[in-house]
Amino acid sequence: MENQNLSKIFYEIAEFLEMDGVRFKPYAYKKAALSLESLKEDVFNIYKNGDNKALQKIPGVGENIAGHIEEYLKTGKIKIYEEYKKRLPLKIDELMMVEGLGLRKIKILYEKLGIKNLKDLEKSAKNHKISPLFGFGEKTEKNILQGIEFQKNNKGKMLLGEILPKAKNILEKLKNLKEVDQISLAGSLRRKKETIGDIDILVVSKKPKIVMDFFVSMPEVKKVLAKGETKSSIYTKDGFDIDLRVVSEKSYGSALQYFTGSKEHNIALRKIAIEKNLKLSEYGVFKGKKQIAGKTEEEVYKAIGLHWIAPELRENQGEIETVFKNELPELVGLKDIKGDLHCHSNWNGGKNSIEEMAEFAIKMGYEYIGISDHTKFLRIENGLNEEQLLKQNLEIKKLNEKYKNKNFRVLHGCEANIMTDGSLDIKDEVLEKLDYVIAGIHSQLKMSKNQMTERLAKAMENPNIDIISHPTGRLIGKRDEYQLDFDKILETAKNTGTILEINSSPVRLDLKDFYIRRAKNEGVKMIINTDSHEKNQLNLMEYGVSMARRGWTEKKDIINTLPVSELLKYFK
DNA sequence: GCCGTTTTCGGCCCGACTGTTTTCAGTCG
Repeated sequence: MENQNLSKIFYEIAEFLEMDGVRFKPYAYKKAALSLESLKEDVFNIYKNGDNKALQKIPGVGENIAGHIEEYLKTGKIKIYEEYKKRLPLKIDELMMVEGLGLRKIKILYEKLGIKNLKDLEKSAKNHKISPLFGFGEKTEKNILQGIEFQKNNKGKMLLGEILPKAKNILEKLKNLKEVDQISLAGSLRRKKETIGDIDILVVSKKPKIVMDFFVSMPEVKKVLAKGETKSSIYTKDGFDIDLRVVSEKSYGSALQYFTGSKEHNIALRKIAIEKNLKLSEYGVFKGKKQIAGKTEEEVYKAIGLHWIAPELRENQGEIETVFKNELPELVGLKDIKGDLHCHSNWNGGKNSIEEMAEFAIKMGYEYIGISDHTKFLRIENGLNEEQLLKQNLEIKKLNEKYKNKNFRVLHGCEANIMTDGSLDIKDEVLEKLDYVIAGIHSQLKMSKNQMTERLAKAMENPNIDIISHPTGRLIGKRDEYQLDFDKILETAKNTGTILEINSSPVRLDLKDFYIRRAKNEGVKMIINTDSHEKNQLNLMEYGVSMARRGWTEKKDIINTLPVSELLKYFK
């Protein structure tokens, strides 16, 4: 599928055009790139089954860009792109990571000093070659050096699960100020993206100066990046940025809407506003000069003719079209979750006993917990063999006697290993005795796409396997997903009634939002589990639920929203 | 370069802050 490659090329062409100071064209190329990125159909098929005209039916693709696509499909190259790369042979991504450097400045640095990458940039800045340039200065040069340093210490973005607890701490501190009337997280953190670049906080206050002064002098602050009456930014000792905005009460809703994003969602909303002869900004919805909405988000959406949209959906991936049709899903919530079926005990690599795990689950208000320890192939985790599993089964039966009158139940499963040929490392006659079986891939992760798809599909056809754990195997920022034909996996899951896991572990979040939405569309059932190796990790459930919400799922798509009797019906 | 529920031409989201200017461009979100 060439969609992603083409999308990347068009994004880059947009950047080149922006460097040249061309107006509006970059916007067109970016739109086409975005459109291709989320296009379900393969452009090659669209072209093969139609022609150039068929390509022009793709939103954002007109005569010219269709021509580029055609050229690419025929020759593997796009001429203007190749020319740009030759003329401006720069590591744009690398240079753009430096705060304060944009495309215009990057081009000037290349033309005047021949700077192509981060290394060149650092050298020039250290030798004070940058400050004499027109439009640059001492401060810019210093900021560039600091930006490079920041990049070195802080590669990439932070995990949602790492940053959300820290953000909540800061939020609490600000909340305690008597000058703060209202407060909320905003930005990608409020949309619960799997990785977060920085923290955005929005505040209502009649005394913004006091709030800003407090904010920039918190003990967490390492550097103040900007400070104004309405907007300040800090860099913390933990290595991330926090932006704080202060607005008045009458603009709180519109500001919250605006600062929550995403950028694409906001642009779409503003266009809708313009069509209705209104203006939408962070200060409100305006008819001429008169503000007609802004106090709450609901009011803002309503003013431009829409129902409120949950932050997790605001990615301009169809939510606006869907809200027009009044067909937005009623998203699953943390409160809907009745139990957690992927939990490890101290029988293998876990920290707590089965009883301790169960007690914690009861405190969380769950109706059941499933113990699913590793099996024997995973020696490093002390995986259980057949005999140990049967022994564990007896212990769980005994424990359930204790909970008989408590409306709580411990279910017995295991997390078996899918071997390279798709078989399991535990005999079927033992698996049959368990309440359910999770199976996952933990070895030989680099098989070819065909082999890996075959391996997983064969496992799903095993009548004892109910759930596939962490189906794509990625570790965010550390390890890519397995090579898989995901459409084939969905088809097999559907045909065999196999449930796909949404693993809540912050580094996994697997399935990810994009796949969750595809699974939902295909009618494949999912389960949100934590993969806890100690009792406190049961609290990670919120991250899995966030992914599920970003994947548009409702209660009915997620089987652990069901009471235990209903749940068991979904197992083979 | 794309697009049209007033348009096939004339628009293309909006505002704050910084650093460099001396009225503004670039960057960011």
